[in-house]
Amino acid sequence: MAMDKTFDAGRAEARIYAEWEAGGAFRAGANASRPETFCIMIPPPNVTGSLHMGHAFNNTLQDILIRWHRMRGFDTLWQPGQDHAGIATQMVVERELAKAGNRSRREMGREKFLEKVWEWKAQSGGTIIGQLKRLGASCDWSRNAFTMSGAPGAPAGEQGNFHDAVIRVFVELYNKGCIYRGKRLVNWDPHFETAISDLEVEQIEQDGHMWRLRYPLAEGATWDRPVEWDDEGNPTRTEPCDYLVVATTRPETMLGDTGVAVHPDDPRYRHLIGKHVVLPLVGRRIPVVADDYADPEKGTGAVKMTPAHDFNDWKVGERHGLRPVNVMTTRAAMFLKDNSDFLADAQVSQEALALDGLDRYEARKRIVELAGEQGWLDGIDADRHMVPHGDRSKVAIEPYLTDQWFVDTAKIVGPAIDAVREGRTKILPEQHEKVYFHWLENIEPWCISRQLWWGHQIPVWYDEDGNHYCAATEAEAQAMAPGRSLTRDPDVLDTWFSSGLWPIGTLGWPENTPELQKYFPTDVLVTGFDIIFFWVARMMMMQLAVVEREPFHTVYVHPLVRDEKGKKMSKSLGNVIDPLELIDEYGADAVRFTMTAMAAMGRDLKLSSQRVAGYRNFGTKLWNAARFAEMNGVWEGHATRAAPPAPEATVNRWIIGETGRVREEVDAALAAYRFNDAANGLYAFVWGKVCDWYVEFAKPLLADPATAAETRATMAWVLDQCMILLHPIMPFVTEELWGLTGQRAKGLIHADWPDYGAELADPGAEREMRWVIGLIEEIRSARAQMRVPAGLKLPVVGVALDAAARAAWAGNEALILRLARLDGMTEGAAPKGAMTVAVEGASFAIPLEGVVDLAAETERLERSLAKLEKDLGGLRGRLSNPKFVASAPEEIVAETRETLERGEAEAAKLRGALARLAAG
RNA sequence: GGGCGCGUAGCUCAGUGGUAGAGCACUACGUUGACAUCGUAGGGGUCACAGGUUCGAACCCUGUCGCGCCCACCA
Repeated sequence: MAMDKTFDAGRAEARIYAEWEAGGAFRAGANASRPETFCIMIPPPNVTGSLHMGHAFNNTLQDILIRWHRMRGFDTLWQPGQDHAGIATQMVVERELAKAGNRSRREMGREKFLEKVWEWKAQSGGTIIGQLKRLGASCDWSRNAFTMSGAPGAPAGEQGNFHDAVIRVFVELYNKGCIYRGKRLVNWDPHFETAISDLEVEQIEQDGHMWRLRYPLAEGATWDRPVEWDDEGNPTRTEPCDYLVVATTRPETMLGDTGVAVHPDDPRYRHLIGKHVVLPLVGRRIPVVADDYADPEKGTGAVKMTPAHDFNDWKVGERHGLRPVNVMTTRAAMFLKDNSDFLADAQVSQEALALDGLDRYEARKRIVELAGEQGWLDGIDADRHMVPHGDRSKVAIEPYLTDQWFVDTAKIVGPAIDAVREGRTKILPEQHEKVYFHWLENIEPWCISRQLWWGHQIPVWYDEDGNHYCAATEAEAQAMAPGRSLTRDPDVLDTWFSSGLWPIGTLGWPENTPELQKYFPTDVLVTGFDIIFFWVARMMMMQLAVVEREPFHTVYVHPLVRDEKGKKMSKSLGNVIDPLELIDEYGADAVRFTMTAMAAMGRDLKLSSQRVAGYRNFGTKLWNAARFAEMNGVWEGHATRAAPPAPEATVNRWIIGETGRVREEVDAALAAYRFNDAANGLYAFVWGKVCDWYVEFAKPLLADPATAAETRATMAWVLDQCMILLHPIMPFVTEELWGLTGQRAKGLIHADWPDYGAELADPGAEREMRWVIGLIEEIRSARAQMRVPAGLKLPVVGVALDAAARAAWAGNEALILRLARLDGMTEGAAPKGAMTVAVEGASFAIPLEGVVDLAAETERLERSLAKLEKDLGGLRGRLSNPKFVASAPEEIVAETRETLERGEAEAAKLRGALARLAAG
């Protein structure tokens, strides 16, 4: 076996992954004999989705937790799957169909269209699975779930029956009175022609206009309208006015106005309360009502009320008995001709208005035109304001009055709040708990019906009289309504209603499956903050409502991956970094390690490819350490061993202790979800300790027959530990090395996670190594400062060594000579023209006369001395402060004292060296 | 309007009371048999600003400035 110079990630990753899969490494139950279980539910990506950075990050963290627990012997399940993503998928498939020149969804009909969606799913729904595999995600793919599995029309091969669980929950919640049907104002998406929930609305700031309209006062009423103002905007002159002025950004809604609101204390209008205005065009007499909602500061202080097309107006309307009058159809066009609500009041002929059937924006123009012509347009102001948009369709949504199904969230929210408040479920970082509480404590009813086709059809049937029957099947519904002719509600459920059941649904509920018993409640949910409301809160509410248990004990909310400049990655900005391209270029391990190292809790991470390159080099570094070992016969006859060897050489004892330390560090970091600490700790250990020092120290030891064998054993063990500890973060390169470097009973993915710790530390060895490393660093530093040619070996004179220093030197002479590039030591007085370096309990003089520029060195020493003196001054000041000595913890005081003593000794040596240099 | 977070080296960021850290970038030297995807050494920071608490503050409190995000807001 001869190892290649580097790890060829591009070639090896697919092979390694295939081996894991073929060996059933990801299967739940692989550790079935163990009592502890560990389960993570993947946040199911949209079946339309492809892997973006957010997924890559999110799934890397999950995979780390999963691999870590698997190696620790937990019976581990990482449940994968995809979400059917109602609107998103319907949109994608419609677009695809249009591209292929097919008939539209409507022409095609529901059944045929759904067939097409399933076809599409079969064809390209697995894309993201392949991409997750490239990342190294060790999900149990044999259990892959889908939120629409088992739905009518699902192809035979589709495993699972998520549909039944969803329907069953709907029926249960309905029967408990937690789901109801109601005619309410909803966010209507005119593009998809469906209701959407509050959460699916996003506010976008847009330039627009504010139109001021005049509504004539009835009963001969007037008010004093200001016509002149002073510099501060206070009115200086008023004139009696026989109309009210209302301002609106949507003038077309005026046809549905059924009131005008003013503030009860507004002196301008107080006398008008209870009087009426006559709505232009329609002639409807509508009341002036007093309501705190009307803000005297805004607009004209009088605000038109359109309860059927505005959420605030709806509330005001309820308080004052203002009737909602719908003036738009589902397509957001005017419909007046057949609108009985509207016709009841209309006193103008529809033809004269010429509004019927107009799109809302056309209608807006027409209304403004009419207002101008008829003299009730008071003015137009430019206005920039927020306009609600459908988050998928990107069109302005229209509040619209329809019959919809709602979850009465107020009834099921309590346990979800309590679970977090009482710590049964923890949200990390904690700051997110506040947001969670705030949302849940102010929760609104959840509109769950969607006028779409792709989704779980609502299990409700209507009879001829409009009575409804909720049941799991049509037969059951029919049994509830004997002899009546039933039609099923055509609407489907909000996608999030089904994904809200992801934890129990994927585990086979309502059957009490072994998986459900074993893995539920699951352990940790790893997710981004953007779906805390959409998904996390709903899972909490729904699991608690249905099975009365929290779905997970921890929610780890990870930060957002942004681009190098800190901008959110988005297609429209064109700043999207494709994780697959990064994987192609640097390998999955490098991408994973980068994200892990940057995953500090609660802070967004800015990703740059340069950083990824750096961590790719880290993998190479480990690879080369193993390669060095191979060249030195370290792996010959090596077999996995759990316990560390018991070597005699200081260096070997030292590195074993360091390994124990890093293992504890990694475990503590992962247990606290401090992924970055785990990654950075390992990086510092592998590169900074093992490669920089241990491998270098090992070179002379391997050459010496007295220490070669134990050094080979130690190095093999230490490198094994590096592979094991790094495996959760860098699974591919470590697995490859594992296979190349010894007799292995099982793959690294199954290797036993170590449980040694600080007890491996050997204080004597550590002290000695600290001394040796300190000395070498001092000498190197001095050599570099003095520009001693790197190839030139120098002698060194030990000056006044104490016994410990002499012993440390004697025990490590070969190491020191080699790494400090010295050619031998004598003891005695420092010669003239020598530079002195100080380490604990010893000082060494390096004769430099004739070798280098002594004047420059003098300068350096003086600088060091000055800096040292400054630091020492601070320390002396602190120690001479009685309050510090009295109130600081003892160990801090002791530490300060030691630091001062060491510093003073060093300063003395520097002074000595300076004196000698001056003499020379 | 309400809430949350951030401001530390040129850049990206760690660091939750005890003399400021990493990676990258930069400078100098170096191909010494694991690694140039490398090694050694070095320069570089009044921790946004102002107050306060404390023996001691990057860290805790108050305020100011700057940046980001979430929620609400279609008069």
